[in-house]
Order: sequence, then C-alpha cells, then structure tokens
Amino acid sequence: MPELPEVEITRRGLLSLVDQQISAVTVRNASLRWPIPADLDVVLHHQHFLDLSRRAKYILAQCENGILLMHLGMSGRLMLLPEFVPPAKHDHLDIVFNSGQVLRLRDPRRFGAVLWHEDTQHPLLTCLGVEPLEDAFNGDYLYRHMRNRSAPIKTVIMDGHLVVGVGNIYASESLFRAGIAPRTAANKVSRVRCERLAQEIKTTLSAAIEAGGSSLRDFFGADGNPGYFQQEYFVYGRTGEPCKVCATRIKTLKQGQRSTFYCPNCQL
DNA sequence: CCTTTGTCCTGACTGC
DNA sequence: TGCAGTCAGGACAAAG
Repeated sequence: MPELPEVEITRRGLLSLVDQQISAVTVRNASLRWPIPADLDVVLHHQHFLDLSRRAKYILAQCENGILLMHLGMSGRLMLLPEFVPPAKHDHLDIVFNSGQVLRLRDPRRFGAVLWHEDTQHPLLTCLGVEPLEDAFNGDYLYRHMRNRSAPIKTVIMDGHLVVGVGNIYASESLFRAGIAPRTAANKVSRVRCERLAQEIKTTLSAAIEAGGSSLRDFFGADGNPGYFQQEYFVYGRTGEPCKVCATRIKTLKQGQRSTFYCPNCQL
C-alpha cells in the first residue's frame, strides 16, 4: 500500500537515474489501471531522465519530449536493478538505461499506471489539491476549505482535490494524533483543532519518510522492505487492541466503504 | 463470498 | 430557476 511516504522514498531511490539515457523499453503487460501507451518504447527511445519529481502519489520523470507519469496504485513497486535479471510473474515494465541499470515496475494487482504526456501539465495533475508537506497546507487552509463541508472529517482530509497524499492509513493515524473523532463533520472542527490536525498530518508523513529513508538500500534490494512497513501505528489495523495512550480498545468503522480505526476515548 | 487501494464517474442533493 | 459545489455510492483493476 504505497502511501505518500513510500512514493517519496521511491523517488529518492531513483535519483541516480537523472541524466541517464534510455536504451530500451519492454512492456510485458500493458493492462494497468489505464493501458501503458502502445508506443512507449518509441516515445522514450534515446531520451534522458532530466529530472525526477513527485506530485501527490505520482512520480514524474521529465524527459526531452515530454513527461513520464508513474503511479504505484495499491501494490506497485519500482525497482532499480544494477543489470537485467529474468522478470518475475508480475514484472510488467522494464526501462533499460545506457548504464545497464533497469527500472522495473512490479505490480501484482495492476492498479498502478504508467503514462506519457507531451505537455508539462497532464490532465491527471491539474485538479490536485495542495501538497501536505508544503507551507500552503496549514491549519488556516484546512479551516477555510472545510467551512462548507458537512462530510466526515476523515473523508474530507482524504479528498485529493483539497490536499493530496493523505491515504487511509495516515488519515486514521493523523486524526488519532490530533484527538479528533473520524465522524466529526468537517465544518464542526474548530480553527484550533484544524491547526493541530494540519500539524499532525505533516509530522506523521515526515516521520514515515525519515523512517523509510533510512532503509532505502534495503528497499531497492532483492527482497527488502522499507522500515516504513515496520513502523508501528497507533490505531491502524489495531481493532480490539488496547490504545497505546489510554488502553481503551481500538474500534473500527466503515466510512465510504473504507475502514477507519480510532480510539473512542482519545478522539472526541 | 469477503477484503484491500486510489481514482473516476454518476446521479442526487444543497445552498446561494 | 439555474448552477456550481458537494456527497454517497459504485465501478474498476487482481489476489489472498
């Protein structure tokens, strides 16, 4: 389940590809969330990765003639291999560089995406909300944009048109840290509590990036997982277990067909 | 059958 | 009444 921290960690792990030239592209299975463009090999031929950036959960590789968008979906993983090795079952795409390195996409559930766009602004990126770790996202921004939202706060902070990158795990975790009940109507959350929530979202995401960053080498090895996965959550996936703060049993509920975890005592 | 994910889409509804 | 914004629910992909 790559959330924003893992996407950012992945991007950082690929930075050595900047300025490298593509020598070959192999698409083994194009049917991801959207089809991988049939002419991707032609389009990318001899181009360089001029820059690697991230917007929301998209990894963006700027090339001479356009931009390559990569999304890991739910089970996607980008591996940087020092040289070609035979692909495993769900290895759908290889991008080979002149150095011999191979950027390989593995995605068993195929909810990910690899797209090409010639302009700088891909349609998928134009309607996105602010980045949670940038200054534009703060308590004031949250408060202002929640005035006319009667939906539950959990649903609203996961709305990518408002702020990007707050997935199901971090929504629950941030609300716990901010002491806010997930079903609270967004427009009933005070300015002070918005301030707190914005801060907790930043803190939680940043901490996860740092935790994952320290195991970057493992992440890109043959079988390593990022330290991020080993990080312990306060509430996520802990239904029935005692709250780490007050020992009350953690509860679950469904919001928009998604599981929400919370402590009924700490979150009001 | 259930569950997991982010994103898009539709139709219904709300408030100005 | 019109219209934009919002909301709930479903669809979708695959696999455990």
